[in-house]
Amino acid sequence: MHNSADASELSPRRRPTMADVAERAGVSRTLVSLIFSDKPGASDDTRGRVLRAADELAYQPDRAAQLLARGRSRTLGVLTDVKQTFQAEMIGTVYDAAEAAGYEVLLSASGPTRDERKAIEALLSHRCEGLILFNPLSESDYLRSVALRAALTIVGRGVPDATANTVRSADATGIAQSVEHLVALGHRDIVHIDGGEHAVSTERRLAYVAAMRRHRLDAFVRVFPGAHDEAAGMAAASVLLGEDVLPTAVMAGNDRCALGVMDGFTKAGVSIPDDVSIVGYDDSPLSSLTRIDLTTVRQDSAELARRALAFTVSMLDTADAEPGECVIEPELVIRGTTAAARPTSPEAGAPR
Amino acid sequence: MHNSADASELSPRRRPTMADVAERAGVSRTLVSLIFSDKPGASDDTRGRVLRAADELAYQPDRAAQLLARGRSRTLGVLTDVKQTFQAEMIGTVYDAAEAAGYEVLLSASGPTRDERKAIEALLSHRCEGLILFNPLSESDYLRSVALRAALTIVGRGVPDATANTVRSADATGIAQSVEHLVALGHRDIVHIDGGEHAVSTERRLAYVAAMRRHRLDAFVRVFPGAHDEAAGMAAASVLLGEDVLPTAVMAGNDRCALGVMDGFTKAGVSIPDDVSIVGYDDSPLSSLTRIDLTTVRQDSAELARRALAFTVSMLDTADAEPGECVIEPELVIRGTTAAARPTSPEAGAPR
DNA sequence: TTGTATGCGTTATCAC
DNA sequence: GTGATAACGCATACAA
Repeated sequence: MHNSADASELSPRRRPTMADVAERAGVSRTLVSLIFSDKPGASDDTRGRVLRAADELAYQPDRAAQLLARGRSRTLGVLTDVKQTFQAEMIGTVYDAAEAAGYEVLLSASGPTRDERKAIEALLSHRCEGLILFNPLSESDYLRSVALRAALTIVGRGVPDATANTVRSADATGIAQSVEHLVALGHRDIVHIDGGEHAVSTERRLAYVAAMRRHRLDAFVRVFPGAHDEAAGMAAASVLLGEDVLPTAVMAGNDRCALGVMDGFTKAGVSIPDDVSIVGYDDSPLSSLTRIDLTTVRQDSAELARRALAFTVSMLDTADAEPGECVIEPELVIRGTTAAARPTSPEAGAPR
Repeated sequence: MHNSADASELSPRRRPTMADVAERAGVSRTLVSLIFSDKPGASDDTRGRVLRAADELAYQPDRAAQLLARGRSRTLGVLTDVKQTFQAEMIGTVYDAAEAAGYEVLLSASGPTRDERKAIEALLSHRCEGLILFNPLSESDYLRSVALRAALTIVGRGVPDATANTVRSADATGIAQSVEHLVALGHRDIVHIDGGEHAVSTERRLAYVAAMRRHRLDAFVRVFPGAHDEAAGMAAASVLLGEDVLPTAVMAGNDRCALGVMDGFTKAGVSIPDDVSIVGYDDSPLSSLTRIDLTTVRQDSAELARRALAFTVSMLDTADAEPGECVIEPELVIRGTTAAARPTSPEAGAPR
């Protein structure tokens, strides 16, 4: 602990309270309260006096006290990995939609160094009534317990048996389209780089395997461990480069990973798409740049965000709170990193 | 407003309180409070009972009530534009450092659609004792008033006459290095694309003008309106492409803008760096990718974040709170988008 | 239109 | 060790 004198020493500038405002305006506390919550019961005259007094004191209602006194907080918590640009895009939409619905938004960041659970508990401790979690990787058990404490919406995965809303993009469709596209171009030796422990990764991985099977390419199925960042892609590329024969196509867990793969290959003199085709996932803003020109799967981030917010709010605002589920169809965006498979000799193309 | 029946209807699962825990454990509220704040004065036996009871009820201390009852909140607010990846990187560092210092962090996002002032007030209303603002674009007057209400640290710009800490990178040095580098490569017709209304942009713009003057290139000084995103870069590129003669080099306001410029040029068949050299700012993760390979200025984001947090905390924790200032020297990273200036005929190279 | 009493969940200052 | 009791700043039902 710190020296207890702190409080007084450091805050000679104590926050002004409603009482201060009331005194300065020569009215009662109640009046100030009424006026600040825009309720009838105060004359325009006093209303003006009070607001002026508040302004002069730089008075600001204290959320903590409001929260305590009111039943509801009308606050929504959002868990996000700030470093994932795909999520960052959704945040803006969430803010706008929340404001329209009359809710405040609190952000909490998860990340490699920060415990996700702590981030969620922090949100809860601030009395968030609703929670929107982007790609949470906590175990389902825990998420179920969270669902008991707040209106929960999970973006990017489902949680069995939880009273939670689910919003996600149909990863299986996106992956299937990618495989389809590659197969149509003559590819058979198609490698998938996994996205790590996130639930979306699992889904994409399984979808990849299933799609390969459908095309009778069981023998070529190959999943590489990875993550959703450039470094993982580069690592995977360097391993692949060390092997006898390169695959003809690589499907990365997301765009950032794909960029890493491209980088590793390009550095090694492997030409894309002549030697190897690459497919990403997310259609991040960079994918469309000419220098990148990445074939990838587009998810409608704004729509995902809007639906997530709508679910959360409706669960809070309407009595019959049925948890909703929403799956948005993604779309393959074909660009310059995919082309016809390079010719491979029969044995070279064989699985290892 | 909503139907007032909500509160009871929607929260049959009322949050458990300390009283609930106390009752369940058969002790008084005070005891529970003591135990939860890790203070002496409870036997190990009762401590265990209480903790178990709390666990069974999924009890969680209510921050709002804590905040109200305690003098201090030990909470820091961070204002950030989530879409700027450069800032996103710093967030992680801030969280870690804050935790080490015993502070909680609240995030609030500003952005094109969201009012920065609202975001700051939201932080304040949650009783944040310290505020770290990344590249705020509010007027100085307002920021000065904020400095009166919380320990303020501003990253990216200075605020005259404010009791605020300032942490920034020496943009003038970075820009000067860029100009130096280009001039050494024989460039004279160097255009700068402005970053918009942010303070950093102004600083970079002025630094560009000053550096050009130092090299007696006053006649070539040319500032393009722009912003810190790809679209602005592309727009600038298309305008430049419409003119008679292209400049030999473009210095973008930041990396994202530089990417846009590159994209516009590449699409039009202009070769980089043979026809035009490009320099960015920030050294974002993508700049180092082979396909981009952007010459840019690196800022030590982690260090910036650490200093910002240290300043804020020390202002809060120590009595003699002298606002600090810290300027970190950036470093030009030379990559593949800059090369010797293409030969220009005397009149072609002349300013417009 | 205005003022008064009470409670929200916690901490802190006292007595027991 | 343990247990009452008064704040903290605000909202709200109620009385004036």
